[in-house]
Amino acid sequence: MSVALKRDVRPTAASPSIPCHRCEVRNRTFCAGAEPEELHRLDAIATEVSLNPRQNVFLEGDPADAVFNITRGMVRASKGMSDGRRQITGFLYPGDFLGVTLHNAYVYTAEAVTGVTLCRFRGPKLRALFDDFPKLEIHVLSGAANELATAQDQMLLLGRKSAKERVASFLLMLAQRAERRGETGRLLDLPMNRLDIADYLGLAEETVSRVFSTFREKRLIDYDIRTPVILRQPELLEAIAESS
Amino acid sequence: MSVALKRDVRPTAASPSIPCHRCEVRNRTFCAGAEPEELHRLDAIATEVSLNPRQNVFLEGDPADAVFNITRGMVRASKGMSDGRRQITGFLYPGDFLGVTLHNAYVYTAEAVTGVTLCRFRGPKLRALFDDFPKLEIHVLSGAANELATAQDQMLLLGRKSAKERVASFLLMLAQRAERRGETGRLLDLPMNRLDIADYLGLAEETVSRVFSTFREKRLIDYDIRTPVILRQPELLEAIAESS
DNA sequence: CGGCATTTTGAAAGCTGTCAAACCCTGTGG
DNA sequence: CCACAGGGTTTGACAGCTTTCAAAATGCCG
Repeated sequence: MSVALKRDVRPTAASPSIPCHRCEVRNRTFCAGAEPEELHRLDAIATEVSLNPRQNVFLEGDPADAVFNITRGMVRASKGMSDGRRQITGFLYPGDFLGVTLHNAYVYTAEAVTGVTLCRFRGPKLRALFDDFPKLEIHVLSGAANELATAQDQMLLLGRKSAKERVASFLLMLAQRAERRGETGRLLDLPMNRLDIADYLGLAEETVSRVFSTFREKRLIDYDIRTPVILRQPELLEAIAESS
Repeated sequence: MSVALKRDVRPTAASPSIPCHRCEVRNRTFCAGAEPEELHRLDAIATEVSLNPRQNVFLEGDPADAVFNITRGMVRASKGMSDGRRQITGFLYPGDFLGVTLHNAYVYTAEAVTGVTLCRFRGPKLRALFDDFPKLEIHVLSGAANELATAQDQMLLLGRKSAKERVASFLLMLAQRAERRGETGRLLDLPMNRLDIADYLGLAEETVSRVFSTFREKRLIDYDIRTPVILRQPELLEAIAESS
């Protein structure tokens, strides 16, 4: 953000770990920079939730009575149309918040892609905590501001990029995220299936599959079904994505 | 938002007006619910800026040293690609914030569509004010959370809707906004040109024009070039948009 | 009354979607 | 151990919607 708003929303993995008993995610998200009293209060209102793949955290339209923070696994956020068309608006990782909305109902559906564990914070208690510690609310809302920037990138992708550009951008974005998590960035695990990727990129499943095949033929990437994708020539992928 | 986060981000036009000398927009945005001392401080750091159509507020990549609040006119936010392709991520109205980012540089370009006046708040001073009055920062960030919900709707539009559905959704969205501003909602002023609409909807200029023509032929809307658009049959437009 | 930008309309090409079928992998049961 | 069922992925053929290229029409302004 501008100088005016800069904060550390995602401290590095190396930042000192602060104990937070019910919430596995210690040195990030809520706990980052929290004072002992805040931590104690946070701890007291957190509930751990575990979900299997394909279970949903909440559905679009459900009463929004809690905020979640991911501690393990991947969640997909999506919006649907009455005739079944679906747009995945984001894949969410540990540290990300779910269900932060200014409405009384959730505005998107959240489903587990992999096995997932979450910290649940119930609305009224969280509201009370926010009122006592405004910095916590600022922290959560800063996450929304971050997501907004990501969403704007995605709008450019969905509105203006070709299928090849979309897939290249997608792979590079995942690589970037992996690197920020301290992983290599050239070996990508894709927990989501082709249909999920298609619904994220605004393409048909078959189109995604075709682009993957083309990229493999060109030696840009390498993979077997259900194995991690290897980025062989990220530079060329960048050239194809040619974004921003 | 969830119960946890509910706040009045956009008070109705009827809410009591609070004096705010340099900022024309009195009873909304920053000033909404502000305490006298907060108002005084806000007033002290605000600078009024006026722009003509097509002038830019800031460009993608510029150092992000200020946050803006629109007091008059319409601003378009956009992201561009190196080859000239452009995606407009939003049309912004009085009360909306510009330049709220967690980065050191603006992540999108903001340009005046009509004549525009803005309140400018310089980074460091605003940061100091935010530290003294966290509620103000929460207020600004809540705006980002709101924009995020809008952005997710737009992702569904860009990724999954046909040209006709996009234009219908667009007209209805403008109508909704107009109603929230207290206007009729059946008579739409479109200050932006066809190319802007196309770049917002992820379509070609010609496609937008064709869909407008089709809608007019079907008596769904009525207009002459450069005159307000009249929604003759909003219900049918809804059926075409059939969104969410 | 021109000159210019914007909008509209037309015709053709192209990319992506749709429909179908084959293929692959996994897990289950004989 | 092998056959089979089922979900996910890949490939092929074709249709369709939107884009592109081009030109005419309209409106604005000096």
